[in-house]
Amino acid sequence: MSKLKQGRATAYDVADLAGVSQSAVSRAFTPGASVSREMRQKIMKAADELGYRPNAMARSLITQQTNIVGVAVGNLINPYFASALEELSRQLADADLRMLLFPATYETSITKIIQYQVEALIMLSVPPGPDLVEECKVCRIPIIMFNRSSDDESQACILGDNAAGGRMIAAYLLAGGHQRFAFISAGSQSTASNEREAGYRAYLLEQGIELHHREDAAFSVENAAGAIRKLMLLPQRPDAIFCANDHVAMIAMQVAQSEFGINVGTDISIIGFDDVPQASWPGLSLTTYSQPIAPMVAATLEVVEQLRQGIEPDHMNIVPGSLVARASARRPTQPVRSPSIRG
Amino acid sequence: MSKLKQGRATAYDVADLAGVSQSAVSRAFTPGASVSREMRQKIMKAADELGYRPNAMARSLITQQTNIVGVAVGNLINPYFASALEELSRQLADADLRMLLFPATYETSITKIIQYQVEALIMLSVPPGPDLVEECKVCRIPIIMFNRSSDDESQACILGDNAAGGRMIAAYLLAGGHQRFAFISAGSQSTASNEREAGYRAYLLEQGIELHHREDAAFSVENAAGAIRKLMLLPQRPDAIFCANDHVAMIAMQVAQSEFGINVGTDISIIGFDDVPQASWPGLSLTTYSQPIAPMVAATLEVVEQLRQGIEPDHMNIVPGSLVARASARRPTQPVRSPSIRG
DNA sequence: ATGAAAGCGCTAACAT
DNA sequence: ATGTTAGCGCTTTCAT
Repeated sequence: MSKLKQGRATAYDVADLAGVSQSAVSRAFTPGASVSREMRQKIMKAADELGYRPNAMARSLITQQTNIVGVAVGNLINPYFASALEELSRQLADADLRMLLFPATYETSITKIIQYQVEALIMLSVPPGPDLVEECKVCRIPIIMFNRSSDDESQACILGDNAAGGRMIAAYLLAGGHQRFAFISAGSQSTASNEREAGYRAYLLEQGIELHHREDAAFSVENAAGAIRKLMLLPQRPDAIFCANDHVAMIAMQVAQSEFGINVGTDISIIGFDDVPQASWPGLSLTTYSQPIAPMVAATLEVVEQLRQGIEPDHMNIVPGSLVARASARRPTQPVRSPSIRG
Repeated sequence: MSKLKQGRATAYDVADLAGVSQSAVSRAFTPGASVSREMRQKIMKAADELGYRPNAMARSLITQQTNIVGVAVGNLINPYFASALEELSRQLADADLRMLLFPATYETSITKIIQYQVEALIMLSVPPGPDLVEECKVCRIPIIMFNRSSDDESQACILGDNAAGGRMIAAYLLAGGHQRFAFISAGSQSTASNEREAGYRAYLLEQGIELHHREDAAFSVENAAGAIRKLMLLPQRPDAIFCANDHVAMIAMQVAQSEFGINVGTDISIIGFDDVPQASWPGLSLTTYSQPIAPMVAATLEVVEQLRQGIEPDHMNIVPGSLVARASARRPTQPVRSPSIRG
């Protein structure tokens, strides 16, 4: 029935060799199916001999589930996204799910990805284009936003606690006795950056303090370096700088130190957001607010599982973080007023 | 024939709606098939109405090609691997190939990945375990090694020019008037590190110079920091340090500067390998030998294409790099003797 | 517990 | 140029 020798061995080949029916082979490879021990052994022996491996495509066709989720990535130079991706690859594998990765900026890609019947789409901190959203709607593929908010109630968002983090950072810097507060944004299209900024400014304002200066570091290292340079050259140089994420903060530290001879942590304070692995490197020691990757990815997988079971997940899933005090910002001598209590 | 309304629309649904045969629908979605303009329009209209998208699983089953390649990743904290992955995602998409990503360290993963009939497996700088190799052999899935050598002639390797790079770095440091040459390895299981070290030592030896000291920075930031600390505390401190890759070199720079107050580039010279994006950051300015990502990924895709066409690719595919002189190593005043000419 | 048969959604001959 | 038919490799009733 099957040619063998050329293509891969099929369940029929195994069945023939073992002298059983093809459906018996299927059962032998299905956990919890009703097969006798001897039958299973006979089949496994034959399968082994032929190097048989079940064909997931054929199985998906009939079971109507592929166990594949699509993942859209953008800028992996930001170590937070790289770490998140790595953790995602592990937790998906743990959950017996496969990951189909594609570059978010390729509009055409999504069409191809959808054809593989992915069960969900995870946007790794990248915005979904309008065509992507439309495609997914038509094909009933749920979109999950990792580290990005969305107004669309149908999209589940997994977020760090941006507002609380922004407030906490303001409180920490204020308690550290700083005077002139600056903010470096990661771009107005970054919802995370915007939410962090809002929390930061809100807390300051509640204490009667206006933001001293604001810069934008969107899109490139050059822009980030330019932003910090502008701050350093201000007639009234800020003494406290909150950078929208660690990636920007690390660039800011480098530039401030190397180009302006500034001792970060004493001359000025720089705080980031994310707590990327590099933040704890010796010599960098970046004070930051954590977005713990393992829990955030775990929350993402929980949403995936809910979706697969037909359960409607929460629209907003906020994973708490905490301030990680290191050397890049002067440590307060007085206790920090908890910023979660407003006013 | 088809229920519709519940699952996704199939080619039959479209055919029914358009009043044509199902194979006509198939042709309408197959580039270069013989369909009249009016027929195609009619079909596309119906397809649009139903939100029909061809099922790649079903297609793969019959065409016997999935257009999927598996990619195994390990440590994405090293920005070289993260950048390579990002570029790979783009070039695969350009080649109309899908990427199934999985964590290399999960032995069980490979079994699952293979079931999706991947057409090749790319190991992104990670060693394939013996079971993985065996599995791939049984299933006739070709293994491609990115940034890693293999003795197995059946595995195509895409490599930077490690030997030439190691030699070039030695020559550059020597021309810079350095005296005591150290090397920090990325671990003995890293073939790239070993090859770079061999080239470095060989050139030095040819000039009658023994390696002053050698350390190992395998596996973790802590080990890398420990390695550079040992070097700094040596009674005879080295003045030239070649780190097996930029990731290690960046850690070394940080530690040397922050913990030992050393001015890298004047007090001592540190050179890395890879030319990761961060190497050119202001303030870091790491001298390094490039492993150009786009060409290396392009070479990888060429191998993939050859494999898909049944052509046996070269076992070794070495992509040339070049020394990128920046500020972390003292620049030679005399011309550098070309190290590619031995002796 | 096992086998026979139907069919998942598609492509690829083969007719016409 | 279009329709008919036969599978791709598997799971899943349904018999037995």
